[in-house]
Amino acid sequence: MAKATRKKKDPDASAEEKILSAARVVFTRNGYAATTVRDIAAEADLNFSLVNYYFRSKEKLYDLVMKDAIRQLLYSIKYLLDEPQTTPQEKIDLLCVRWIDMLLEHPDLPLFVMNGVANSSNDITKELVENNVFLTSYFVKQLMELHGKGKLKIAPLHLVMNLVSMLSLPFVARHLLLKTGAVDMKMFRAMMEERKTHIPGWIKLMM
Amino acid sequence: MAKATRKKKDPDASAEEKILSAARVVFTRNGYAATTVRDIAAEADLNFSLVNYYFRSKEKLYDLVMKDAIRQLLYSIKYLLDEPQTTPQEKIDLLCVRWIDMLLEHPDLPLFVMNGVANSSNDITKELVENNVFLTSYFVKQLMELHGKGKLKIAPLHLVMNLVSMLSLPFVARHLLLKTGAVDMKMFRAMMEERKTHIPGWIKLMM
DNA sequence: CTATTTTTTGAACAATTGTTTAATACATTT
DNA sequence: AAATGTATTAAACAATTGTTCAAAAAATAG
Repeated sequence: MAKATRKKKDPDASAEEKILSAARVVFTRNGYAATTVRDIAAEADLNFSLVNYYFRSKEKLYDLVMKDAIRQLLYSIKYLLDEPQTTPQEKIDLLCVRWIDMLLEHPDLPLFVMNGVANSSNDITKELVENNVFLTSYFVKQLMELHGKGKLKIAPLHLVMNLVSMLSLPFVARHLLLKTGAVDMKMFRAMMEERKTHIPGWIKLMM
Repeated sequence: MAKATRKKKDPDASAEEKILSAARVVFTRNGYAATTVRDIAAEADLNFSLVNYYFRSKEKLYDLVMKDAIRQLLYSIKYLLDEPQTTPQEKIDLLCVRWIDMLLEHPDLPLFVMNGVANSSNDITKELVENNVFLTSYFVKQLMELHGKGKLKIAPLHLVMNLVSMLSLPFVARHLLLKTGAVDMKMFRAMMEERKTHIPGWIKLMM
C-alpha cells in the first residue's frame, strides 16, 4: 500500500491528490452516474488505472468526495452555531456571511450534496446524521427556549428552514437564473453579497 | 408511424402512454444518466425495444419528460401571476397555496428540474426561457412600480428569490430532512401545510 | 377470410463501462 | 551496484449500455 505507509515524499502534488481534486471537479459538475473513471483521470491528466490503484473503486472515491462536500457545507458553520456566548441574532449575522462566502467559492456544492443525499448509501447518511449541525445545535436550543417563553413568534424549525432556504436555493437554481438570462454572473455575485446582510434583517422580522 | 396518425383506438392505457409515465417515474427518481432504457421498460412492464419504437431515443424521451416537468412547475402559477385584477399580496397568497399543493403531489420535481437545467441541452433551455414565468410577469411589473414609488422596501428580484426559496428548498432538501430524522413524512406534510399561510405573512413583512 | 398495416418480440450490434492483471519504469534502500 | 518496494502503463476482461433489425404476433381493412 502506498497511501497508508507513505514512506515517500509527495512529488509536487502527488498523483493521489491530483486524482482526488479532479474527482471533486468532475463529480460535482456531472454527478456520479454521468462521470466515468476515465473522465476523472483525464481531468487529472493521469493514466486511468491510477484511479483504481489509489482509491480501489469509483464508488469509494465518490463517497470520499461526497463526505468532504457534506463536511464543507456543514462544518464551516458548526462551531459558530454552538457558541454559547453569542445571541441567536448574532449567530444569524455571522452564519449568513460565512455561508454565502463559502457558497460563492463552491457554488455547485448544494445541488451536488442534495443529489448525493437523494440517492445515498448508508455511509453517506451516517456522515449527515453525525454532522446534523442545525437541529442539535445550541442555536436551536436558544430558539426553542425563546419560543417556549413566547419571545419568538416563529417556530424554530420554520426559522431554520427559511434561513437555509434563502441562503442556498439561489445557488441550487444558479444555472437556471444564468441560462434564462435573469441575471449574469456579475449580478448574481452582487446579489449574494447583498443577501449577506439582508437575510439576517428579513429573518429578524419573522422572529 | 403509429404516434402521428393515430388511426387506432387506445387499448386501455396505450403502450406509448405507459412508457411515458414510467419514464417520468424512473427519470425523476434516478436522473438521466442513472436511468436505463431497460429500467423504463421494466417499470412499464413492456419489452424494452418499445421505448425506441415509440420515442426514437432515450434522450428524446428524457427531453419530453423534462419539458413536461418544467411546464408543470411553472405553468401551474403562470396565469395567476399575470392576472391584472389582483394585488401583489393577493397573488402571493394564491401562489403559495397553489404551488405547495402541486409540490406535495410531485415532491421530487424541483430537484429533477434543477438537475435538468444544470446539464441542459439548448432544447430544454428554450423551454425555460419561453416560460420565464416570474421575470416577465405582471406580478413583477407591479412590484417594480411599487419599488419605484418607494412603496416597497425590498428589491423585487430579492422578493421573488425569497418566495421561491422558502417554497421550494424544503422539497429539494426533503430526503435530507427525512434521512437525518429531522422530520418524518407526516410532520413534513404538516409543516408544508403551515407554510401555505406562513410564507405570505413572512414575505409581507419584508415588503 | 385474405391482405395489409401496426405492434411486439428477441436477438444481435458496437460502444462504453469499471475493474483486474501483468509488465514496465521509477525511486529508495542496502 | 544490486535488491526491493512503489508507481505507472497498456492491454484485456466481462458486463452493461443504447440502438437497430428482422421475424412474429396482433389488429385492422378490404
